[in-house]
Amino acid sequence: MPRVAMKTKQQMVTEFRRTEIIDAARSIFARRGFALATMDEVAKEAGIAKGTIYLYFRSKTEVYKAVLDHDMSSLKKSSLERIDAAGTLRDKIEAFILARLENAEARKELFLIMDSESDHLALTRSRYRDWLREPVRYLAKEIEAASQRGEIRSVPAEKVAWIVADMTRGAIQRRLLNHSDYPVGEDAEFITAFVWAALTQT
Amino acid sequence: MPRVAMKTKQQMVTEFRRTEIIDAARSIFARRGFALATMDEVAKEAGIAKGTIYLYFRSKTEVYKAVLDHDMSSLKKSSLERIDAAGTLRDKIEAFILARLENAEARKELFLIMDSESDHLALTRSRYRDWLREPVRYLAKEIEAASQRGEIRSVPAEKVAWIVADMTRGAIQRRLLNHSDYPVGEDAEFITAFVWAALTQT
Amino acid sequence: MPRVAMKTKQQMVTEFRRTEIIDAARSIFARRGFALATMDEVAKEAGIAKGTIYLYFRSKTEVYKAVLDHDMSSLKKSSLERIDAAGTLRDKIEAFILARLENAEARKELFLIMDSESDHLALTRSRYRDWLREPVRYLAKEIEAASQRGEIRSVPAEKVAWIVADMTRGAIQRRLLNHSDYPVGEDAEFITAFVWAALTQT
Amino acid sequence: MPRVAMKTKQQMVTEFRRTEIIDAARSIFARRGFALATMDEVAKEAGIAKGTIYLYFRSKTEVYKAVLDHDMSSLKKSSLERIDAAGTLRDKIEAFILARLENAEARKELFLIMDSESDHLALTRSRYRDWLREPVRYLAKEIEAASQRGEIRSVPAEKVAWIVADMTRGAIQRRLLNHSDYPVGEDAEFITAFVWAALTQT
DNA sequence: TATGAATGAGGATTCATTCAT
DNA sequence: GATGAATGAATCCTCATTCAT
Repeated sequence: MPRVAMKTKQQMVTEFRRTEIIDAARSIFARRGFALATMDEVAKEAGIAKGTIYLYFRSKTEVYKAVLDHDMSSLKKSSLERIDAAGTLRDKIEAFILARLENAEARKELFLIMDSESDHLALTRSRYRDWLREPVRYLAKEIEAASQRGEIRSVPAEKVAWIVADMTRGAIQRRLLNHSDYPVGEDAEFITAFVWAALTQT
Repeated sequence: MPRVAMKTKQQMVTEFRRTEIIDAARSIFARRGFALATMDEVAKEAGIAKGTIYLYFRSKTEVYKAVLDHDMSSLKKSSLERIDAAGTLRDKIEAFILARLENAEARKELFLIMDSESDHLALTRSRYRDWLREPVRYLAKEIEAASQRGEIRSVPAEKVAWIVADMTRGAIQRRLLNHSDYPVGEDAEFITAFVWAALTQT
Repeated sequence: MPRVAMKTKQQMVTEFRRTEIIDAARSIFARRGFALATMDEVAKEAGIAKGTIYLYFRSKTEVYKAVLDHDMSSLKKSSLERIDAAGTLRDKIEAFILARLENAEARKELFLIMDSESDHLALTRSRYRDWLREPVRYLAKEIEAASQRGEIRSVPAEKVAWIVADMTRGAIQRRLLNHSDYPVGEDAEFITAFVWAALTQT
Repeated sequence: MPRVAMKTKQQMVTEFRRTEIIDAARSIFARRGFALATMDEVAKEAGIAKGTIYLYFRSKTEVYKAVLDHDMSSLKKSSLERIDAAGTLRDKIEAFILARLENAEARKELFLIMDSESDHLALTRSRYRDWLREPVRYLAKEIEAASQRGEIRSVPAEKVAWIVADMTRGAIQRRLLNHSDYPVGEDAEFITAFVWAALTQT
């Protein structure tokens, strides 16, 4: 019997509670920031007692980390999958951008957190970068490969990949800030075209 | 004697103290974030008593605003001047990027703050954007003009200007995060070249 | 079973804690006055932690109000009952005086507070007068009635009732100030006789 | 040359400053209470610098005492003089009452202080009583004398004198509280008549 | 003498964490 | 496990007092 995939009922319940708390915490942290968010608020939002949180997390900071890791993990996964699924480099670039834009739309709250937090800036920033690094490097590899194949001009692939990430981030921020509601596809298409132009310039 | 330019000794001292406090506060806020920074720390850093801060600022938040405004004001000024001083559009773009990169190098602390802060996220973000908006728009005008003159292809100038700002911001962050110490000119040149390639693509 | 009279254990505990805090606060406020009393002192006197007070009262001022209202409420009640229980007007007057004198003896602390407080003077004074007004008016009605019945000469009843209250207050103060320990009945009898002489003067 | 009456210019100036400060302090203490009044406010009201106050008074409490003593001293003096000047006992009683009522009208501020102050309750109360005691005893002596002469019935003179003081105090308080502006003579006459009735009751 | 900038002790209030039920 | 009452450390801000000018 595969031990790995098995979960006791106990573990199921535990995981469920953790997810409930993470969801509540994300919402509160996004609204008030780490320092101003209170455990009382998180507990209320989760519909449980304050003490219960401490049965599942050691501290407020642990909850915070869990929120970041939980969300970044799925973002990373979807980014990699979508890049992989796309055929051409141009499509892969657009896929990377779209994955992040759509994710940001779906989880505005998370992005409000990620962009922020100074107290826990070092923490946030480093975790954020850690999770982002892999998709960026994956995209960089594809850029490098296309460069080798002569589809685009020769460029420092990783630098370019980070640039794409930077532009995407800016677009996300402006969308959040201006409460924009036009399709994310427009932003993705614009960035992709811009990058593509730079990459194929002769 | 020009009355306007005159400052009483009193005003000089006051301004000096305010600057001292702002410098100390910038350092502490960057290190600990707004919420975790304490007035005691700021006072200690400034080498004065806690109560003295309150002779010059109404509250912790006022000190924070003063730090942002003080620094952003000079950044904005230098950005506009350097864009203006540059001759060609390519140089203007590079000037804009360099102004921000060099400023960030000189004031790493400020940038640690600006990128952050969730509690005061709304405050920080809006002030930051307010100050940034003007240089970006100024650059956008130059892009638009060059586009009209046929020096570059037709592009949505403001979007492009924001993209340049986004890439610069990313470069600054990576420099801070990786403790990079190669010349800022390299980053500026790379971004400029990338953008220029996109703008002159045929 | 009468639902109204039922109290959950929860409510019982809460009420008990509130009373504990009110008792401690009365003692501290009387000793040091509102402004100089500290929450630390109150907590220590109540044998609980400072933070606990804030579970039961929103602020120092709320605690203060609670002390006044709690005590004045019972004083008012006993005053009205005793006036009512007495048969003749002379006895009613004496009952009113006695009620207040005895209450003051039993709660010297409260009277030290009530006589005082300037910061919160407006608050104290108005609450004090509010609670006192009703018994005084009740006594005034009895005086008016006796006047109508010809038992006493015609007088402005409410003015006289307030005078009785003033004399009682003075007596209470002198008792507290001089640490007098002769029976309150003597003071009550003297004031009653004095007033009665004035009311029945021919 | 009478040494006693001589004052150097120095002493004149000092006394003048002290009076200025006392006047300012009375106003502030009455408005805000001892604890909430700040030395800054007093200094501003007096039109001098904060530090200057400390050249004339050792501490905030000393200023407070000076206000009480200054005012009570003159009240005491005028009370004694007016009782003395009146011819009959009835007039002397009325004179005592009027002196206090008129003084209270003229110095509402002082009375707001005197009635109050818990922090410094012991202080206020004892000083107040000290100053009041002498006029009361002076009145008591006149009552005693009239009693001996058979003008009034036999009464414990000092108790009665205190009762008169109590009634007067109550009247003053109600005047302040209700912002009454009818002539003080009415209150004085009513109290006097009431007392007189009690004293001449057969 | 007069000033008012500087000081720092002091206090109300909040909230992460604990623990008895 | 779940609860939430209790705790007390931590922090912003005020203001009496001092002292250099």
